[in-house]
Amino acid sequence: MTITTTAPNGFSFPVTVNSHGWYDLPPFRSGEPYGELRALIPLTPKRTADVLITGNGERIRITADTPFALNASMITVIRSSVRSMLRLDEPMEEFYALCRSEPHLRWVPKRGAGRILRAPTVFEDVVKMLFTTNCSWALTKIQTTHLTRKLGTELSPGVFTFPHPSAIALKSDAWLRRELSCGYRAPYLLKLCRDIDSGRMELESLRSSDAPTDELYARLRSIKGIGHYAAGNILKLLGRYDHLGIDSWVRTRFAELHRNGRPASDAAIERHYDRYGAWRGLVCLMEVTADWHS
DNA sequence: GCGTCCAGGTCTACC
DNA sequence: GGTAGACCTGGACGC
Repeated sequence: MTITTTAPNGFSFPVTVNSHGWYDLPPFRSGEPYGELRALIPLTPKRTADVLITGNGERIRITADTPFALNASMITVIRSSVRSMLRLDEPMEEFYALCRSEPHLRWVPKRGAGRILRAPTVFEDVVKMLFTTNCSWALTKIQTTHLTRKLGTELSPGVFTFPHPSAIALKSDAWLRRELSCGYRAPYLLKLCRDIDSGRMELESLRSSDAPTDELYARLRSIKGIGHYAAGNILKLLGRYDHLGIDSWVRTRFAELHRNGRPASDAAIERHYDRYGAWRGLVCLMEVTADWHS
């Protein structure tokens, strides 16, 4: 079945897919030139849609491949999930106006950048962000791949769903450590999943929360294993851009772009972006990833 | 092939 | 409040 939806004026599908590394982590599947994105969208606790998303200007096409008939509510879920993942309903005009006032950021609205790909659920985003901490991208991919292959459901050969927290909560610390290669992150993942499974923790409402960013930041920091970097970047996936989420990549690129290669302290990096106010995290991300889209 | 070193964030204990 | 050290893995490097 094919479902269509419209994107805002100037939207770029490839730039959004390549906004950061998420497209490269399962269940997402994509790659250069980022003209299509495959994703799995949970419809009900037992049913998932495998979708192929393509974008041509302001027209987004979703081809759903399911062994069951899609009813109207499932189609609504698929459409709204794709809109959420591609950030199609986020107001960008204020940010684009800021970019137009800065010569080095004028490329952002011209290329339709600034929308950051996110997973269908906050839980998936948080777990993946935990898997990016203190390790190489190769290890992030290994951990995510093992998690989906060993605890997800196989929809078709080689295509596994992202597991539900309850499936992870049943496992032991030692099992996760051994089978996922996630090392000391295992107890953090286990606690998160058990807290969600028992109802002590709830993440999905964060995307629609009206709470101040500092409150959301504090909630994210209360999750063991989610520190300053991870919380700052999860906030970006929630549509809040006033934290930078500084990591080694940002430090390296900032030094190259603004210090002629000399390292700068995190405090100096923070001060540099202060003038961009609530958009500082997105400005920082645009600067350090600009060459991905050139 | 094996051993060693290093990079990558977060937590905790300690000052 | 700031800091040192531990945590764990994959990859690079030297032998």
